[in-house]
Amino acid sequence: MNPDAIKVACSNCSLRELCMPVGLTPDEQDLLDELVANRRKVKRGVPLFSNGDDFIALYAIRTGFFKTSVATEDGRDQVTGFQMAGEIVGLDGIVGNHHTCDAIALEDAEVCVMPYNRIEDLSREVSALQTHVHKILSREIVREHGVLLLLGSMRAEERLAAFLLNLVQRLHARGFSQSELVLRMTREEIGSYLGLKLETVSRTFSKFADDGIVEVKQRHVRILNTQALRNIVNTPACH
Amino acid sequence: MNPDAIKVACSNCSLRELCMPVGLTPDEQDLLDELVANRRKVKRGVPLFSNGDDFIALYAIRTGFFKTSVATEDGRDQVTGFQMAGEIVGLDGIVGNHHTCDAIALEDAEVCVMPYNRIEDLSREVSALQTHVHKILSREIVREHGVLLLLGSMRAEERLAAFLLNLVQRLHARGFSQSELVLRMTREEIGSYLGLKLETVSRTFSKFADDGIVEVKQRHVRILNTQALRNIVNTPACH
DNA sequence: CGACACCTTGAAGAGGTTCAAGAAATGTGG
DNA sequence: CCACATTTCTTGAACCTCTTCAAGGTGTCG
Repeated sequence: MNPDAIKVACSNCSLRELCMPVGLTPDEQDLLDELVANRRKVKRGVPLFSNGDDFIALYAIRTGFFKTSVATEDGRDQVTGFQMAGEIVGLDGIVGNHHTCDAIALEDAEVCVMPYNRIEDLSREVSALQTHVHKILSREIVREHGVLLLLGSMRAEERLAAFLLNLVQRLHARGFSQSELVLRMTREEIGSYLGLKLETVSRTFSKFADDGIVEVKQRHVRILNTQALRNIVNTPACH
Repeated sequence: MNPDAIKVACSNCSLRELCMPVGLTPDEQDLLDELVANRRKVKRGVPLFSNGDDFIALYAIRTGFFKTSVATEDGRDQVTGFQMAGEIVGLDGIVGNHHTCDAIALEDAEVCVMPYNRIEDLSREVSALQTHVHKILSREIVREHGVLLLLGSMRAEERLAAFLLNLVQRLHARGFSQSELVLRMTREEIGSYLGLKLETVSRTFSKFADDGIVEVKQRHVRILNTQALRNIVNTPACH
């Protein structure tokens, strides 16, 4: 028996409140339990989808950790985000019916496959889902605004501080520590996301460690002084 | 008689194909003619909406030119985009029911006000509108991916070249010249958008002019060699 | 016509990159 | 389970791009 064929129902899922609208009637809940077609496992390093792939579904991350990235013709690429449990990927595919970025698992992962035509059909019946889909799309736009601000106006230390605060805040919302985290991505991937070279990321980590703000041991990071990180983000320049 | 009260109908609007779904039945077209509540004029320098404003509508630009920008607590701000006729602004407001950026007219402008609750209601009836709204949101996400790539991995000359090519391409799609344009924004606003200082923008314009790629006279720009601009964008570094 | 905003250009300086080497962790195959 | 190859990370030193500071020029609007 294929484990992917096991009936999946959002109503029983612990991540429901991250992925799905809340306050549904039982009837609506039954309808939405038809939304997820199946689950799909993605091994570390493997793309969930790639630039150019046909767009057929959005994916809700159940477990694991992804990065999304876009590329130029001449081979440079830019990490556009890191996604964790409860977050939705694939939104880039709606406009042109094919994906325009890569989504790659940074650790073994499992996603819920939500075929886009089901989303459209159910959205017309369940207005809470319609609103929810709009909000997910809008949230991604607002998130990217934040990244633009980071890339356009912050210096290296501010970028890394903002990155750490954002990660730990999202992890905390999922029940993890407020002060300790394990990075699932390399220095190079962090650098790509933050518009820095990997050496700069490494140096900035070392500086934070020297200043007693964090403890860094490879990918294990412990935040010793959250307020100091916040101050770094809110301080335009040193002089 | 208040000119704002004149009945507006998308079916007669020359920008219809930029704002609205195509291939509607006459019945659907009639329904969608109820979408725009009214039009609103916005004087140069005046915000269409501001960070913190209640979100009530999306706006389709009829005439004029806007910038959108986000701000940090400590007063820095970042231009997130420039919008022209046929483009939709206000998408940032959906997720939290209030706007998180400013949209400011860079020249006297007029917009069509599309109350969000009407959009939701009509989207459930007219599936072409539903798809269209999703595509508009997704398009904005993909657009921002491009800006992330620009900010994260390009040098000053590449950024400005990409900016000019993008602007002229969008203007051309609206019937303007492929090679000539009038910038509606200051060097500082361009710089904010591109993650550069205004002096760098000015110097880079001068360099392009020296190289015979463009003619620049204040805000009037004539592109003399489009291919050279394309080559600049696709050349990672000089060595 | 005068005040103000905007743009250009120069020179010095800083932040981040590049290049390079070595150390630490991770994975692989015997 | 260990030896070895590979990837990842750290650190130093020189360099370069962009910024900062400054001054003067140009255009625009009341």
